[in-house]
This record gives sequence, C-alpha cells and structure tokens, in this order.
Amino acid sequence: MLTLQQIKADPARTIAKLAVKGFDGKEAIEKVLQLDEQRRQMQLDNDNKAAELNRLAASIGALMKQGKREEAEQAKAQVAGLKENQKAIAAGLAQVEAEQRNILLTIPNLPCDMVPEGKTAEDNVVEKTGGPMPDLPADALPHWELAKKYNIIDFDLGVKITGAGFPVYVGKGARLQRALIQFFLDQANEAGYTEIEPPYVVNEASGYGTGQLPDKEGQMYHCEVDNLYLIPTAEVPVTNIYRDVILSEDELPKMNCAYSACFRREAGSYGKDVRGLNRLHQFDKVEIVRIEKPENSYAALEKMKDHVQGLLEKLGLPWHILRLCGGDMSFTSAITFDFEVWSAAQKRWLEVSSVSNFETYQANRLKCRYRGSDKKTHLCHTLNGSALALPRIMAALLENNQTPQGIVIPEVLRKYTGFDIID
RNA sequence: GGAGAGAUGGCAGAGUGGUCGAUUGCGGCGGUCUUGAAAACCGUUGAGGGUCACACCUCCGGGGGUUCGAAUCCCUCUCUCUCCGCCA
Repeated sequence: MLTLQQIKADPARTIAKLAVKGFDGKEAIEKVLQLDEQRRQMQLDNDNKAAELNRLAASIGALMKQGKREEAEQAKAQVAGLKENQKAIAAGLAQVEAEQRNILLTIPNLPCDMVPEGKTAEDNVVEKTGGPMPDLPADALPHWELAKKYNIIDFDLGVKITGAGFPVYVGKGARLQRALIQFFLDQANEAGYTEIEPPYVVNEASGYGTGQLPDKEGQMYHCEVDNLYLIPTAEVPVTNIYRDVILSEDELPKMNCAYSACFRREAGSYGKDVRGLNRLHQFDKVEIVRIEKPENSYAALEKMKDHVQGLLEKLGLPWHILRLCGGDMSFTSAITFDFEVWSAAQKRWLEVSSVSNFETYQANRLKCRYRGSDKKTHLCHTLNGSALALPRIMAALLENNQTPQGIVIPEVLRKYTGFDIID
C-alpha cells in the first residue's frame, strides 16, 4: 500500500508513475487526497468533541467525589446530547477512513525510475545473457518425455492421487529434487541468508501483509473451516515474520532464506505452455528475503541478482535477465527482474526466478519499521527473490543435459544426488 | 475433543469503574563518578493520528456492548498455559 506521504508529496508524479504500470490512477489519487482532507477535518471535529466529553466525565467524577450529587446529575444530562453528536461524527470518520483505505488497497506500487515503459511481456528488456547454449540433436526429447523414459517424474500418478499439476517425483527424480533444494539452501546460507523453515499455511493477516489478499485470494488454496491459506511462496510466511515489528537500525539488513513447497491455483490456460513441469499447482522453491534500510535496498537488489545469476552459472544453464516493463510487473513491486533459462528441447525460455524490490509498499501494510538514528520510526524496504524455483530448472536440466547415455547431472549437484547420470 | 486459568509497554509484572497511557523491576538511552570499565546515583525511555510547534485524540489480544466515565463490568472471537483424552 502506498503511503499517504508518498502520494501527497507529488500527486502528479504519482499518477504519472502509475501510468507506467498501465494503471490510470488519476481518479483514485484525487479521491484519496480529497478523502484525506475530509478525514483531517472530521478527525479534528471528533477529537474536539471527544476532548469535551472527557472533560465533562472528569468533572462529573470530581463532583461525585465531593458528594455533589445534584450537580453531577446536571452535568450528566448535558453529556447525553453531546455524546450522540460525537458518536455520529466518529462513525462518519470511520467510514471515511475505511473508504480511503479501500481505495489505497486498489492502487499498485509505483514503479521506480529504472522501470521501462511497456504493456506486456513483449516489452520487457533483456539485460544480460549468459551460460552455454546447448546444441541438441533434432530428435531431442522434451522433459515430459524424458521424465517418462527414465521413470523419474510421474504426471499421471499425480493426477490419480490429486489432480493435474501435482507431479510425483520418483527415484532419481525425487533425489534430484532434494539435491537442488539442498544446493540452493547451502548457497543461500553461504551468502549470509539465515535459513527459515516456515509454516506452509498462513492466516488472513499474513495474506494481507504481503499483498496476496484482498484481491488475489483466488490464486491461493483456502482451508475454509480454519480460514487458513496454503502459501503460494515462502515469501508470505517469511516476510510476515517482520509484520508489526520495529527493528533497530543495527539489526538491518535482515536476510532470510527458506525452502518451501508452494501452492498455486493458477486458473490459467492449458496446452503445451503448461505441459509437464512448465506450470504446476504444487512446486518447490527456495526463496530469499531481505529487509533493508531504504538507502541500501537497491544495492541489496543487485546482490540478490548476482546471487541468482551465480546459481544458474553453477548449474551450467543458459540464462538471461529481463527487466520487466511497467505493464508486466506485479501489483506490489517497484522493480522486478525475471531470470529465465533456455529449455532446449521445448525451445523456449522458462521463468525460474523473479527478484523484486517492493520499497515501502509491503512494509507499509506489514507495519515493518526500523528506528533510525533520529529516534523516529521509518518504513523498511522489503525485497525478495526466488533462488530458485525448481520445476523449470528441472525441465531445463533434463532437456539440456540429455545425451544418448542418459541425463548428465551438473557437477555441483553430484555431492547431493550421489549419482552423476540418470539412465 | 473435554475441564479450568489467562492475554497489560522490549521483557517481567502491578493495576478490578473516576487525573491510569498505565505503579514497580529489568533492559535500553543520556549524564555524574572513574585513567577506562563495573558498581552506585540522577534523568530519560510505547505506538499511531493531529499541529509550524503545542494543545488535543486513539490504542492495555481482536470486535461489540453497559456507563457521564472502562485496562478494570458484560458478550463474542482469537490465541496462550495447566490437567485429561487422542496422536506423528
């Protein structure tokens, strides 16, 4: 949620920045400002009435103590009318506050100055490319064929047990999954991220904190009896560690990593785009999260990008980094870099990581603050990134590393898998 | 699942209808003393709104109610603890 200060500081710029995201915010911003004006008026009115009532109540108390019953009764009578009046004002105030908040919740984060204009994924900018492009023979198999051939992932079994989008990893497939998770966690730990093993189910407040709620509840699995949500990413439980927290300046930055299964309902398209591991309802991911002082957050973002790039390089996958255009960025993000790997048999790029700076947008909802050297509280910047999401890494590894002898496991993973080829 | 107890400031812990936004202790911060530190002593120390700054308002787990007045009484929800049951 944008802060009122952000909006008030420069409404015209706010509207212009929202336009970069393809969001027409003119009406909403004007309404918010108008409601703010109204709110302050009503607040003043309400506070004055409340102060008057407080004074009267205190004086009644004093009269009672002195045993001046009649005078007290007189004062009581005086209070009655005032109180009705104040109640009405307070109700109006609450309504205006709620209205303002509801509008604020519908306004996306402002893209930072580095975000390119654009409407769709077509307009994303390729920033950087690396890794060896594999040269596969014409009869190279897509990963879902390989999965069947070597009996390492059973999609049909997943359908039987649960439904589409819930694959069952078998034998070396399961071990490769576990190896990747372990590798990613070890790398993150080495980079200074403190590991968290979070709950996979969160309450409503946490959903609001990171911005999945209120508007994206359809994307999460919901346990209605308990009103809990399956996490779509470890970002949710991990970032919510810092909900309603005031950190001291020297505690920053906070750096956490977490492995979790992720659950997404993703009522999306069907067909080859979502075939095999391309899009799943349940998948594994290692997430990195940072809470930073505002002045450090963009340097931190670069470090996170370097970390993710390092992982892809170690795995020997061909990768590129996209700087997302305004129109393709998420609601809550100020800037996002997507990492994609080349899936050589499908001949397409697959998104495996998304690294974002949310600036104060999440922190404002989370009430995640730190106490500065000025003794005042300030909102932190929050950042997160996948490091990495497994299924598409798996897809690219299987496809790119296929040989007549079998699928060759990257060197860095062998100490985790305990084998060097899937055959 | 059954029975009971509880939820107060960073922590501990008072407060059961009227200057209580809250005694006190610890911790934190500032100072005195000291070559320095410790100890001791003095002062200070919740969050949000509002204001140029004050004033003022709100907040004692969440929501609602009673009352002129609620941390204190009532209802309700959530959570925690103890005992019993069940259980990886």
